[in-house]
Amino acid sequence: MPYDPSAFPPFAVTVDLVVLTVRRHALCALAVRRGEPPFQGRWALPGGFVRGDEDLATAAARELAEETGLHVNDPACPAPANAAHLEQLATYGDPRRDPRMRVVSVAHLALAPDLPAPRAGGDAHSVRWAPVEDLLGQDGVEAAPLAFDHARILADGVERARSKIEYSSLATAFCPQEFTVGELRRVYEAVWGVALDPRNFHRKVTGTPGFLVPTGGTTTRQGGRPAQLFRAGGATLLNPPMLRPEA
Amino acid sequence: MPYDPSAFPPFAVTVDLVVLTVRRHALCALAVRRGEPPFQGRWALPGGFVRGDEDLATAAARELAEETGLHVNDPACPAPANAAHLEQLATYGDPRRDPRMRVVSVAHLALAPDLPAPRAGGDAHSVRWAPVEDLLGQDGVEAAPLAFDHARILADGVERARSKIEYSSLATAFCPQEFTVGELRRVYEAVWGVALDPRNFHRKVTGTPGFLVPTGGTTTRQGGRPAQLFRAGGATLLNPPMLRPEA
DNA sequence: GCAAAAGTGTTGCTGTTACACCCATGG
DNA sequence: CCATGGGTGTAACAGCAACACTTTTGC
Repeated sequence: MPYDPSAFPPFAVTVDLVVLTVRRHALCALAVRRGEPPFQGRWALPGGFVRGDEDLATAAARELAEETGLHVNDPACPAPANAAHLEQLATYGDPRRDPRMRVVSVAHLALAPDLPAPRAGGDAHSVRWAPVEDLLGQDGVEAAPLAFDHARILADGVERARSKIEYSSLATAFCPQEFTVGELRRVYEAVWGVALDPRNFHRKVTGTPGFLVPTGGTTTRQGGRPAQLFRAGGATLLNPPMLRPEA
Repeated sequence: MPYDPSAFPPFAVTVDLVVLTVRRHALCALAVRRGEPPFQGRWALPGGFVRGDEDLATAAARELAEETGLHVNDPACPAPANAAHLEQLATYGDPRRDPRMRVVSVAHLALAPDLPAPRAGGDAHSVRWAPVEDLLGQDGVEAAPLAFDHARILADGVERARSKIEYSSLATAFCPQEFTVGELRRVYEAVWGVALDPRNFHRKVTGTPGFLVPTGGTTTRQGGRPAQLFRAGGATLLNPPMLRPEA
């Protein structure tokens, strides 16, 4: 008797967002401060209710735009300006995850370039980019815990990003439209928390067909010899993958 | 204003199951025939409502046990008898995916050995193991379409299984407690739909520490020279991964 | 010139592929 | 004896790690 839509327990469905970016060599996540109970004053992931006529991905994209001004990168029309990658992460539905009622949250993962994002509707006191180390605690150092089960959700999102840049070109979602090989390498280093050999990295990414396409321009914004500028190529899968140095 | 639990649209939350096994060299999925509208008479994935006090994983395990008699393999106490692997797959929430009302379905993926499973509560007419090719259609050949968006869910589950056996030891979830290298190889061949070199496969899996542990026994059930029997080792990640021959 | 970052060449190692070849059983 | 599947050895090759070395800018 799998379906009987007339009798079912009452559920609220929300989307929560793990929005990641790389700022000053550190992987950062978007956090909002809760203004009301429960967990009043604690940091939480941005999110909100799914509307009655709205798809899950649509709801996530709407929340992302409301919080950051970013819109979702459509592979069809490539990267106009503030474009972010958005994908579903996982769903969290423990009966006691919200003390008020039964809330099932469909978490999404967004990867964004480091823009001084005009956060529409959010004031500086209640929204911030925080290093994930600060939000999750690191090496046994406790952090001010996130509201609800958001620490778990954030950890899952970070783990997904870490593993996905191994075998896909997703790391370019952290970069502006045009970027250098060195900038892309610093993204990998920040997300993985390791140092990579610049020479081998350069060979690897430029030698993978479809990963990077040169724009012809150069820049010297990092100092040193001018570097070629690249745009993300059409390829989404990296084969063979980028190898993460062992932990 | 992310949370206001007093006012939210009414949602039903269900779990749907992609239960995969390997039978007669073919990747098969569990399908149930719908006895009532909508999609009456069509095949669908097993599933049902999440109860008010139940976690999502608990609901999925309950549905799995009800449909197949399988219980979930706990890594702590290894594989007693009818053990299956179970993990969350993705969540599907298009507002029009169920014509009756708003239903959000948290799909789960289960991998089971080929047991003549005693399907408690299901009669033979309404439950079957069907080759995924038959359920999804193949090479342009149309199949009787599955109910709701279950074709999409099944395709996502199959794709997850195909990619996950590359870099994890999950393929052993398709095997009985004790199995030979040849049987494990035939699992890979069925899931990927390719032929693998038996010699190189043998070297690869026996040379990966923690993947397989010999039980000491041998069997001749496949004919030919007796083969060693193995049990799944503790290792869950395969490094370097098993390489899938290019499509 | 010097520091800094970009980029190229080369060597040795790891792991895979594609085979030839031998082993142990059933019929 | 032969067919069948199990298992080992080996040579050619791809890709990566490590590191020496050159290039082009700013100061």
